[in-house]
Amino acid sequence: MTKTINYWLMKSEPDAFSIDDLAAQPNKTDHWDGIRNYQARNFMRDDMNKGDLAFFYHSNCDEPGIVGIMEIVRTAYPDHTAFDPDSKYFDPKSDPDNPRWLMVDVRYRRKLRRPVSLATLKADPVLSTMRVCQKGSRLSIMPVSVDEWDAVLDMSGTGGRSK
DNA sequence: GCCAACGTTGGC
DNA sequence: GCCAACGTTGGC
Repeated sequence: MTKTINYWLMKSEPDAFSIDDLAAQPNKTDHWDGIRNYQARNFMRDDMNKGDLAFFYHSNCDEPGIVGIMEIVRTAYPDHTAFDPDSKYFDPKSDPDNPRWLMVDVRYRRKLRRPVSLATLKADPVLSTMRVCQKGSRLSIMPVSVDEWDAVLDMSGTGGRSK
């Protein structure tokens, strides 16, 4: 019996860290640091497993949308940037002995042949229910259903299914 | 750059 | 525990 994997959408501002930046990392792998929202953290802590797949979403840019796919390669562990006073993610209330914030490691898989913009998602009757389409949605990590995952891939021109 | 939506903080 | 003030997110 195959293990069920979960699907995710993770936002990043391309000016700060784009999908190309991830692909340029050694082993195409990096840690996903700087999550400072409890709900997003809890998703990582409770539901994110090694082998899960995630959409890389570019936010706060000319054309926000889903641009590629990455894989979760390490489950949640303490986000060290919270302990670094020089980091913009520094949080004096995160105790190294009881870390408040977590991160995961992600590995670049591929870019979508055609990015699926937020406008495109919103225009689709199935995908417009995605959390990322909701007005005022600020969650930077959110679950994606299998149906949503496949529908996005269909729109991306890739044609392939998720499995 | 604007601003609506939202989460967090802290006084009470 | 309420809620106003504040800071941040992120589309536009």
